[in-house]
Amino acid sequence: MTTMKHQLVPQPMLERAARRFKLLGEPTRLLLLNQLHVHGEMTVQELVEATGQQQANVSKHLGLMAREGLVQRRQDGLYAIYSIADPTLSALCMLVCGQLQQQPLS
Amino acid sequence: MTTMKHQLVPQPMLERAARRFKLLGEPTRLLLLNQLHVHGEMTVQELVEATGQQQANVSKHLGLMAREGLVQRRQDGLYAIYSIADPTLSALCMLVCGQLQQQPLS
DNA sequence: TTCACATTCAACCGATCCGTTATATTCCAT
DNA sequence: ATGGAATATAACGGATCGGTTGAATGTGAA
Repeated sequence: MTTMKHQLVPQPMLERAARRFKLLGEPTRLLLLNQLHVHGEMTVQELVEATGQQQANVSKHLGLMAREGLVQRRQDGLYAIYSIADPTLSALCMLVCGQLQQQPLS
Repeated sequence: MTTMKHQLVPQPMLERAARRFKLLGEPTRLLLLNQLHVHGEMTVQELVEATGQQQANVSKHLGLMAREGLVQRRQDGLYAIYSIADPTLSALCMLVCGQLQQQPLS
């Protein structure tokens, strides 16, 4: 019986996986995702008010995350309405937070 | 019955969670973790040979990940032996890779 | 002690990235 | 068509980061 351990991330996906992780590695983006997760759908303005960030900055982060498929964008008249597109996001954050809690502070 | 959605990442943990995600957001570090996951324990030299990276670079990345509790370091005579310290890492990568596969290429 | 080897540390460079400011675009109401 | 509001885009400055190079530290053998 072979006990070969499978790879963590198969080579062809290394780049993409890193991009996805890096996308989550920004406090501001995590803040935006937090709001979207709690409220479901939000306009850019609502996210601006909820996070205290500048409109251009919020727009830029949302654009980035949308292009990477992490959030999705829907147009309603004058407004752009964003929501989370990655159904695994919640599980990811729970794993990370759980692990961080039972770990001597870094 | 209240249907309040819990936060993705509680405020006090935002910074740390982002740091953890960012740590995983580098192809080279993912490569190192890949090797550690497959082989269990490895010296710096073995990781250098396995990844083709410069020794100083490997050492720097390992030091970073060790300080953040992602890998652990054990000294054996002349050698520094590293291994993965985060038991959730495998699940994290499986989630991300699985999600990336069923997603129109970004 | 002296030497060789494994690893870490420090300094540097180029690239990337975040946040801001200012300008463009798009859509609706009048 | 004109004006105003929501959003996106472009350009910029400062900070961070990854990789390299060279020196320093530490460990074991002779």
